[in-house]
Amino acid sequence: MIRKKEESIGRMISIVHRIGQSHLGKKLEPYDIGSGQVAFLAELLLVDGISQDEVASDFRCDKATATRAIQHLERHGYVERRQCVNDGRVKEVFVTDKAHEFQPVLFSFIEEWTETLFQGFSREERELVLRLFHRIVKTASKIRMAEGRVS
Amino acid sequence: MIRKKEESIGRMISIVHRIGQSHLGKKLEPYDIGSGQVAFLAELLLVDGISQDEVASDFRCDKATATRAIQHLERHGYVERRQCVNDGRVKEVFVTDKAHEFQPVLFSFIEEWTETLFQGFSREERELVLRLFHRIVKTASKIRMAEGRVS
DNA sequence: GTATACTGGTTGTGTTCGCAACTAATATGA
DNA sequence: TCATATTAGTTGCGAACACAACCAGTATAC
Repeated sequence: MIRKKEESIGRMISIVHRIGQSHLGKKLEPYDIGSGQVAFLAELLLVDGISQDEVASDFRCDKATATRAIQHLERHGYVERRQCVNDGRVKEVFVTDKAHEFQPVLFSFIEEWTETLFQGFSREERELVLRLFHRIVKTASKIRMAEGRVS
Repeated sequence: MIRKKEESIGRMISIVHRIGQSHLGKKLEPYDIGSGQVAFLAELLLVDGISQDEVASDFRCDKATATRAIQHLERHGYVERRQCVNDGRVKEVFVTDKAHEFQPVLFSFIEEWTETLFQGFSREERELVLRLFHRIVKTASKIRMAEGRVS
């Protein structure tokens, strides 16, 4: 039975998510990158040349969201899209030189935020949280697959 | 240095947040409650009669967000607002009978989602995550206070 | 007491996001 | 082979959210 609001993990996740979005959004505003595009650019810098659908499924978001985030990144010169030669439906997304130059800055912001959140954590606590949270992500992803019309 | 995307706690938080919002949103649709109002109604059921500003600061959201969420809940008969007699600026929010009747349903959905996320966790792991995450929430809240124009 | 600052709440605006409906391309299967 | 299903991507739409500007009360400071 719920008695105190702090007991709800979902509530805490919401709070940290919103604060993080706002924080990163402000940091990245000068670079024409909104909070909604951070994860996409970070992903693409790590795995270059994948399709939009792969991006969407990696980030567990709607393909429409992926389309728009990548369009935004393209408009601002961080990525370019090329039609896949083997499959006319697929667009492969490649990062540009501008994105590569920006990579250290982007990742430093992400890491700085990570460090902030883990402030006061021991190595073990930190790794434990990451490991346990990874399991939560996997479970949530399964639910998403089960109830959404997801490829 | 970031090498694998799973290393970012922020990314995982985003994913679980979005999946949870979508899941709860679907569950609560028949009751005229959107994913954006769940946390507010749950809060108000636990602490009745507080001001909107207190709600916003408890949930670490913008007061505009609180205003609109509570307006929605009022329009659908879950809460009512009364002018505070001691302070003409303040509106105190009270839950209605309809909300009280709905409470078991709402909390069962929240608990069911919590159980899902903690699927396969031992008691200790579960409590550890909650405790550690509570610290993360506190740290994030401090950042929010520091960089936002927050009361 | 009156001007000024602060506080609680509302509204306008822009961004992020999911869902649904659509198009075009490819896969399947009779 | 040709109709049907599936898949990748786009667009329309509405909900959730933060920020800023604003208004009306309340404190404060002189």
